[in-house]
Amino acid sequence: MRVDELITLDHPKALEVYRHSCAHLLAQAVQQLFPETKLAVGPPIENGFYYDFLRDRPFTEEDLARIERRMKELAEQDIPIVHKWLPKEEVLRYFESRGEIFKVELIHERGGDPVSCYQQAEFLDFCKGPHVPSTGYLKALKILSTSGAYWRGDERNPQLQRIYGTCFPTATALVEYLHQLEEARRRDHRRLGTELDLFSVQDSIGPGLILWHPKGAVIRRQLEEFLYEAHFRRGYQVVYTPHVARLEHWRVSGHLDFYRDYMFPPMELEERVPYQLKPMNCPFHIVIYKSRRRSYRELPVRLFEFGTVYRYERSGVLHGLLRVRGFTQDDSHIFCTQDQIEAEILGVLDFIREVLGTFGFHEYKVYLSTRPEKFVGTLEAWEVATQALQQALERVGLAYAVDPGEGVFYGPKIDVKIRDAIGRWWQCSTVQVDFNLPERFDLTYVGPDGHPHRVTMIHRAILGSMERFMGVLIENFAGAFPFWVAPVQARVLPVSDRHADYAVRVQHRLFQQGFRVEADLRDERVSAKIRDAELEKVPFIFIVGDREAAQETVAVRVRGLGDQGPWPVAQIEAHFHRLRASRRLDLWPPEG
RNA sequence: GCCGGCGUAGCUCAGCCGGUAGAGCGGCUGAUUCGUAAUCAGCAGGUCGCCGGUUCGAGUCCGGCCGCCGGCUCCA
Repeated sequence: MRVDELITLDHPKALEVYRHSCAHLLAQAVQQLFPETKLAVGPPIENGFYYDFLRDRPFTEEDLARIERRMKELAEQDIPIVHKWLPKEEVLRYFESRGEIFKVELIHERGGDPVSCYQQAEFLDFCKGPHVPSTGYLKALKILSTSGAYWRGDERNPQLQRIYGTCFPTATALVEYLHQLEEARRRDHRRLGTELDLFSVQDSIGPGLILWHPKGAVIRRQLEEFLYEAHFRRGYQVVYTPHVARLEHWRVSGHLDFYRDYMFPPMELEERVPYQLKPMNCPFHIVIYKSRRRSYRELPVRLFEFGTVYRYERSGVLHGLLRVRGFTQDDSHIFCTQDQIEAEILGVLDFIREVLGTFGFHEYKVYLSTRPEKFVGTLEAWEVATQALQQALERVGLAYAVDPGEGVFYGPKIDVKIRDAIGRWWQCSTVQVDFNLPERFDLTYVGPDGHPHRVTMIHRAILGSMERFMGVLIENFAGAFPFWVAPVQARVLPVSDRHADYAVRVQHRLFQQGFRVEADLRDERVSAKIRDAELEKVPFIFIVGDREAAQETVAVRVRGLGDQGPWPVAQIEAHFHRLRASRRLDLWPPEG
């Protein structure tokens, strides 16, 4: 965007400009109402904007209400927003005289001479723009929340008061956005977790530690069975490993030096040899690989485990299932030769596509994370490993962005984010190439020449963490799970007591074939039972009365579709078998 | 960890300026035997997150701790 470019409302960047101007409006209002406040920065963000302020007291609810009112008044006054090129000296003197230390710092750092500034009435800000021509353009705006934020995002710097807001060109667009927020709240996995009785987190157990209730455990088991089966088909071997290992092992792996901040403290046993709860599974798979000599003929060796790890996460970052302290990874380590790396990465990328596609996730964002500041190994090894990942991505034609310095300490990685039903992105899969742990643990295979060669490791997880993925699933489906994962797949509702026997017969018939079917024999009206089953998002409701009992049918009610009329139990049974086997996401109709 | 808000029955929440706790849902019991989103009635259920302080008296005020929520920073 050039400053002098004409930007109309249909321009892709229009909303950004609009919100940026709204951030200025916020700052103007704040400085009018609270003149002692100093300005930091105020950019547009994905769904709105924020502005950071330095102030000794935080903003209260009433403050925010006043600020919003003032913003609307200023918008109504339709104050022209004027772009100015001012001499650097003059601008610096201006901000210095006002004690605007952050502005002065910013101008020194990135201001040219003359300096680009924007002015609306008495309010002047250092800014490259562009902006809307006047405050009157800013129609539908709303202050949303406040928070603390560090100057330049560094927690060693002073903490500022951030005010978040959003704005749209029309009131309807704003209302629509607020509805979206409402929709996200409705799908919140923490809320649904309680409502559907899937899991809990309890004070007595500890923050970030998940208890899976029976219904949540059913879902998890379906995922596990699916993944075990899929791994088996792709030549992986399942292993199980302990949750703790001698601390010394973590010293060799480098975790003690490079990952200590994320580990639970070591524990000392009677013989005074310290043990460490595991933050990762790789050091265990490594020793399984190393337990005997390996020939090049058996590579690649692909070890897979639902490995539960524990990481110390700072209390403020915990969030339901999405950020926890104990979680289970669908973790695998592939041990292969250098020549096999590319094929293995391609295989993993294909595997990711298959697994995530099964849940209906087809849109991805891919990131290549490169060497971080603290790392083990040589620069050459990092270079080769990064190349390998990059080549694989280019080979399959996946668009990706580079995330500099975001790799793990032992290697670079590919991260995959998926888009959910309401457009949010979640990090799940990860693929990492590692030349370093094989070195540290002296992992070799015997080549055709009869000599030992260094093996290469690929770390990968597809769902990432069972906890996080299930949180994403809950939100994605809003608790209305596909047939194959639904905790209760069908519920049979007798119309009155005398149909209870038939209801139980239907239930048993399906239950015997491994379907999760319940009969609701409570002394309630049918409509009450329907309501309860609907609220629990049970995919199929079968209502049985005199007509159904006489004809060996059930009156089918499908989640989201309503009454589908009578169907022979035999046909329902066949439909269920097909639904389960195909892991189809829709429920109806039975054909295809 | 940091900033702000919050913590009352299983869940959602009410409780004014301090006077000793309430609703709806859920649970239990009884009546009702009912055809596509809530049948009626009765009953039970709370050391008001924990510890300390102020006060004649604390769910209410103050302090500390624990936890949760929105962010910051960070991540599977």
